[in-house]
Amino acid sequence: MRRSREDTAETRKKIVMAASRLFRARGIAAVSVADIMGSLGMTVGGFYRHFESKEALVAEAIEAASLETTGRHEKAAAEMNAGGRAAMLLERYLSNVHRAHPDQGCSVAALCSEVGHEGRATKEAFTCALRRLIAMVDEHLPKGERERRKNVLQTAAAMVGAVVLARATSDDALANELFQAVRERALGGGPRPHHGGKQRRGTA
Amino acid sequence: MRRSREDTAETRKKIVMAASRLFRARGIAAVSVADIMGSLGMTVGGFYRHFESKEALVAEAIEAASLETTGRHEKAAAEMNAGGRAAMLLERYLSNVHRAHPDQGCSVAALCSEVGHEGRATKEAFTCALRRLIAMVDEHLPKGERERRKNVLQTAAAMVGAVVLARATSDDALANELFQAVRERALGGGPRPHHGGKQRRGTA
DNA sequence: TGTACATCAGTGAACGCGCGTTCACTGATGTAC
DNA sequence: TGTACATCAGTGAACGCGCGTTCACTGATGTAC
Repeated sequence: MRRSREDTAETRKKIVMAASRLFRARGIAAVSVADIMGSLGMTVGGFYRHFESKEALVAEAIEAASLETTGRHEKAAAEMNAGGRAAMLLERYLSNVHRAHPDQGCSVAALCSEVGHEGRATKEAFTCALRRLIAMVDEHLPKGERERRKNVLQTAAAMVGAVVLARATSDDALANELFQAVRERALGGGPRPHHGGKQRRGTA
Repeated sequence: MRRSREDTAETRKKIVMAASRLFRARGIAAVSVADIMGSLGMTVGGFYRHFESKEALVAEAIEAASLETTGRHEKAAAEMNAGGRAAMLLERYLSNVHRAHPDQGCSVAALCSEVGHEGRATKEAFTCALRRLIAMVDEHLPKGERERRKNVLQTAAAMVGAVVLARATSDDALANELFQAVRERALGGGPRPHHGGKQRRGTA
């Protein structure tokens, strides 16, 4: 039976949230429209009153997940002094909690290799989420460095790579090693004695 | 009808090779047993003379892909002086050719986010491939550095991350920026003037 | 404000389709003598 | 070496199943008067 405009808008929002959670947990292809509607105690037919197709939902679900996680992090960062924000971002992103709970985590890390096989609309939504992740890394990494943009992009790639690899491997020790390596390299050297915030790094 | 032992072994090998190519191109779930057998001009029933299930094939296909790409790279590296090998590895891995042809590329980059949802056997095969990739990075990155293991792991994570993100995004410019950033950071700083192989890097 | 009715959110069965796997069958290969 | 037969690689149809999407239907909501 027909519902009020408020109910309709709320149902739509609920579908997007459920999809965003389920896609991150199990992947896009592995989650059916019936799974999503079922998780809300609804039947599958009603879905098409809100979305033209599953693909149309995917784009919205990616955006919702991206906004949710970025927003959650901004909120946590606002309660800290600027100096500790980079460390906090890395600690949260490169953690066993994030590894174990993709459904509540970064959509970029959750969906990256699957999106490569999806259509243009999905790739575009993913690209927005990726830009938002890069912007967040940019915002929190210490300022004023030479070649800053490159450092931000390399760190973002390493963060996503480490989480995805940690989730795909059965080797917990390797997963933790990856986390620690990316964390410490991004902050500039790890547990060695500090000397004024600048450290040498061996290279080629 | 029954085939000779040589034919049987060859068919089995062909199935693994075709699967390794198709899984990397389209993902594991998106490729059916019929697709694989069809690509060899065969019908689906024969598959089960060689493998117990699709999952059993997946593990072998990942291993075959990993050995193939690693072997191909070792061969190319053997024809170079040691000094240029790191640059070559990064140039080949972080390239538009690799981005555009996942079916012939790194199995780790092709399957990483999907393997997170697969069973133990698949994850174990993936972990072997990942260890092989890390060993390759280790072998070619310049020696003698402090915290070498961390640098190797961070570089491997960034390489995989950059390729996966480049494939998932619709933004070619961003993809190239990611490649360049990871390439130059891994080699120790990019186009700035060299001074003795060691350079300063700004940190927190 | 009250009433008559058009709208449409949600139901649940059905559509065609492709999936992984099984199976009876075929006939060349491998083996026992 | 020759022969009779058991083996088994590969075929192609069939199995049950779940997929995305459609559709006739229900009945509360929103609207026109």
